[in-house]
Amino acid sequence: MHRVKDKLSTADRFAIFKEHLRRQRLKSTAQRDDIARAFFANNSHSSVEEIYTAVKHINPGIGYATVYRTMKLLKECGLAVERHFRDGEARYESGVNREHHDHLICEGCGKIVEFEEARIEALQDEIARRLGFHLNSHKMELYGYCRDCHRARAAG
Amino acid sequence: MHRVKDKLSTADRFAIFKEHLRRQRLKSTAQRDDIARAFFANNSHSSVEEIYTAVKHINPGIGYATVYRTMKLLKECGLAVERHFRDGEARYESGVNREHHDHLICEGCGKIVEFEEARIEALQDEIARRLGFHLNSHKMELYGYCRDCHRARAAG
DNA sequence: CGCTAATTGAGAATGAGTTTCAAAATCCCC
DNA sequence: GGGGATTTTGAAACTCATTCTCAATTAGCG
Repeated sequence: MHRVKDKLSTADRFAIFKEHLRRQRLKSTAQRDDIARAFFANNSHSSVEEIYTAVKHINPGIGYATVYRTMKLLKECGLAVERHFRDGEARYESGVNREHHDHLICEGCGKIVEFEEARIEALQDEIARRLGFHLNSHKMELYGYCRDCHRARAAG
Repeated sequence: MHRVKDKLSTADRFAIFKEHLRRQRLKSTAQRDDIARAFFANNSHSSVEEIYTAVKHINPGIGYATVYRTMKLLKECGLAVERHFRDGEARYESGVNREHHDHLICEGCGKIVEFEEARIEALQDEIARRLGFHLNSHKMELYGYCRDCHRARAAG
């Protein structure tokens, strides 16, 4: 298990995005660029609201709908992966050149930590096979308190 | 890994429910009884809509809000556990005397299969410990095609 | 039985996300 | 570089699941 990291520069991501637009005969617009830029710049697991707020600083005219529409495009070309944790709103993480990973979520401060564990994946495959399933994907989330929040609760 | 099963009769469940109402100084009503009965009778993983429809047959006057309110009570006393799979609507399973288990979901027909796997739980604990977390709960869902749906797709 | 607090159903409200539509922008051919 | 068809945009309306509000009804203690 090692630190998951991205291998593409922002420029590379932009190129992938533009290429996707071209292929789909869609147009390149300032709004789309601004939203993509904000998403690429943001730390991972940002919500639509967070991205919307960030883009507003650059381009105050932008609307919520355009952010949703653009995130959909970024998903289509693999640059964004949508996740749904407990709070109900979608969160997006960078999606290219990433190892498969799962999440550990702090119920105190909301921090999200990623991890990989090949032994769990192997067991999942084994279980699916035993029950006659052909696996497409999976979702695993661990919920608890991070060290700091645990300590704070013990003290408080 | 063995078949997960419930150990309480419907009468036992009713007793637990009534006891919960008494403790909270809440009232026993025909609507609450009908909804609880429908939930206990139903196969697991039913949605609010399914429960609502089932209760309507017995008691056509019932409202959606009352079903939601009663499911909340059933959760509070541990008789129901709420799950959120990919389709977005809450599903409820029977919650007393059950081993912890996870789910395997068919993306073809929607079938939900439960399983237990102690080795995965052990690995989850190990990972959490390594990353400094104190685990409260977890969620693991495997998505794929069941044998029948896989065959149908290969054929079709 | 009578009273007070809890409960109900209907419909309004919510919140995340999507759709609609008229106005504005892009890009492709000349 | 300038049409002009086609896409895109923002605002507002709409979904869909769920929750809230409120006036009318009901449970259950005394």
